[in-house]
Amino acid sequence: MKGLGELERTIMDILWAQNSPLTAREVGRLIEDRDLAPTTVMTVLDRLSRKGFLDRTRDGRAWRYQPAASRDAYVAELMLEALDMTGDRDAALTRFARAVSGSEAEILRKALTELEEQ
Amino acid sequence: MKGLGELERTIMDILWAQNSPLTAREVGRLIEDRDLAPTTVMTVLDRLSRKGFLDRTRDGRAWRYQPAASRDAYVAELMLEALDMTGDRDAALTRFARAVSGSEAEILRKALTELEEQ
DNA sequence: TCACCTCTCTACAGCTCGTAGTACTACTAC
DNA sequence: GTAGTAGTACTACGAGCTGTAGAGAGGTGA
Repeated sequence: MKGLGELERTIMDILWAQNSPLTAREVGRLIEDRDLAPTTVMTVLDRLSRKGFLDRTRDGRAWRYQPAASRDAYVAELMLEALDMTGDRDAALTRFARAVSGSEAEILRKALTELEEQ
Repeated sequence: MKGLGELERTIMDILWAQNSPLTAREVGRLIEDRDLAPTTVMTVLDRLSRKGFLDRTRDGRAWRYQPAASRDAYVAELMLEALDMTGDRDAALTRFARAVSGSEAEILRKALTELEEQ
């Protein structure tokens, strides 16, 4: 998996926040601060779908884009990828566990407990 | 934090595997498959220390390089950074917990238990 | 028919990374 | 003391990625 650029991530964030597929125009309208040319948005959407981050379906002449995976899945995959980098996964995991905040440790613990019960 | 290129990571791996600081020449000797010019290695070491991944100290006229942080710390930081990307950390953590293998879940559980006990 | 929307293709500049040459300085062995 | 070696700093260049957008073509509604 590759990382994303800033604009790419802005656009992914918009699409992740939505629960229905959007057209390039709609995405463009939701990017506020920047005044981007419509083709810019289209180009980035196109690149994102080429990279597999977005799926797109026809809607008349336009494409409608939606995330290929949830943000959580993406984040979890990034985390696993980072973990794959190390020779010593245990040490990295231990360190990670120590670094998350208390409430997050709680979440992890819960998820792990549920795992165990299955 | 930024990602690392391929050669950069190869070099970091070499230095992480070492327990004493190395000179550019020594690092170069440890990169086998590729036949790199000495200056190439020096350039990359220089860039890595600029980026904060390496510390360097003088040894005569040469520099000796060593990782600024352990690989585990680096990996854990990457994981936290990924986690920061999401709006819903809990969901991402839960998904992550479900994705790690059984033995790793065990490690995590243990680390979290130790945390709790402190 | 004209204005507009949307698409695809192409382009370009800035940055990062792999790769290395050049020019200079200091040590080492004859 | 001179030639080779090792090391540094500086500079460079091409490839690939990303942000940005224009040009051109083909529909579509007024």
